[in-house]
Amino acid sequence: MQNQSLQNIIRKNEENNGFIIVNQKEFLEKILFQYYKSKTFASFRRSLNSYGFQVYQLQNGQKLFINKNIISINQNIHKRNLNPPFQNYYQLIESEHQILLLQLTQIKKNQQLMEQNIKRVLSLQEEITRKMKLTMIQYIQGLLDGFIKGKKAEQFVLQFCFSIKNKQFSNIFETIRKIYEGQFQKSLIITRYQLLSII
Amino acid sequence: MQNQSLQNIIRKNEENNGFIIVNQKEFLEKILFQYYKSKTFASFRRSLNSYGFQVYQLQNGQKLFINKNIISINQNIHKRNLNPPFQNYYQLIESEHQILLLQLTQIKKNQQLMEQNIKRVLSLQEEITRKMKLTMIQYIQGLLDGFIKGKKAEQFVLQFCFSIKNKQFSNIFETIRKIYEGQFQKSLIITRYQLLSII
DNA sequence: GGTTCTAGAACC
DNA sequence: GGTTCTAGAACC
Repeated sequence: MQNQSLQNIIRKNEENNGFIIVNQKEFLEKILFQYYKSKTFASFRRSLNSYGFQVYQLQNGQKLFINKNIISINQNIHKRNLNPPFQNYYQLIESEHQILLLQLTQIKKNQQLMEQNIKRVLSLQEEITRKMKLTMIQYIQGLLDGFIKGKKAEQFVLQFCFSIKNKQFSNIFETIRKIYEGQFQKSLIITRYQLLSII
Repeated sequence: MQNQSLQNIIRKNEENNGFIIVNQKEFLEKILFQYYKSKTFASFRRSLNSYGFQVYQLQNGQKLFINKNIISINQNIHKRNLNPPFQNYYQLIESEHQILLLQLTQIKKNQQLMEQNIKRVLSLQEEITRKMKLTMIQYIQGLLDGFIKGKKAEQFVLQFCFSIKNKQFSNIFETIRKIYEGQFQKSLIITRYQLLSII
């Protein structure tokens, strides 16, 4: 390219980051044939392309090769890092996709198991609530039958009822509150039937 | 291709599903230039390629174009369906990826909600357990203080304890079982302290 | 549907 | 790292 006699075949562009092939026919015969093994322009172009050169057709039919990544055509130009083969990339994406899908499936299964467990816990809690109600009924029955007696026993029933703190029982609490307003026996019978009705 | 005078430039192959360019230079000058707009062999090859032709180099340097999808070179040959552009495919994968990510995000949210619910259930259950223990202590205290009396009351304690069905209480059940083996007052005191120690 | 540049893939 | 075929993409 330094050779002045070749200036009408090939010469640098003004930006000094490429070159113009002035006479492609002569270039093929006199330069490509002598300096490269390549016989075809396509092969020459593929090589330049793999070093980062782009080809532009000038209006006079001449071809301009420019490498936008270099500052000077005289510097060492390295072959561009090729993209990983498409198939590999595709398989990578595909396998990532598969991993995501597997994870999703696993998570969905886990969620189903968790929901089942929550349902079990809820039904257990319902069972416990039911049994506590039964216990309360039995206790009230004990008061009615007279084998549980005295002011302390009444206080205990009240405490017991409030300790359960269940919205479902609020009307029963209200009834039991009346125990301290004198209607002890009557209130107990009402409470017992209320409890039986909501079990 | 029917023209006999062109047989030394281009001719059909024996299988009749392609053709051989015998003299590429003459082919370019005499045929490509006259019948096609194309000036370059590359363009001609690209066109043939998009119709399904593959190129083979013969040992004598001649080029053999074969279309393995056709039976005869004389039939109508249709342009191959192009693959959907890579970018479209990439975007498809990307959007599927986005859908997966959205699903993951949704599932994570669901799991957080579920965990919150489980924590709520657990704390409720702890509360219930604590209150049941307190109730049991009060009941036992009642037995000790004498305001709860008789065989029925004892039976009730046992029933109450078993109705709770909690592994944590199993040693307490065992203690209470002893109530029916004569050591009534002593067992009740032990049970009360056991209950207090695990609250 | 042809043209051209570009880059992947396989081969050497 | 060059060579060659192939096909994507953009443009006409």
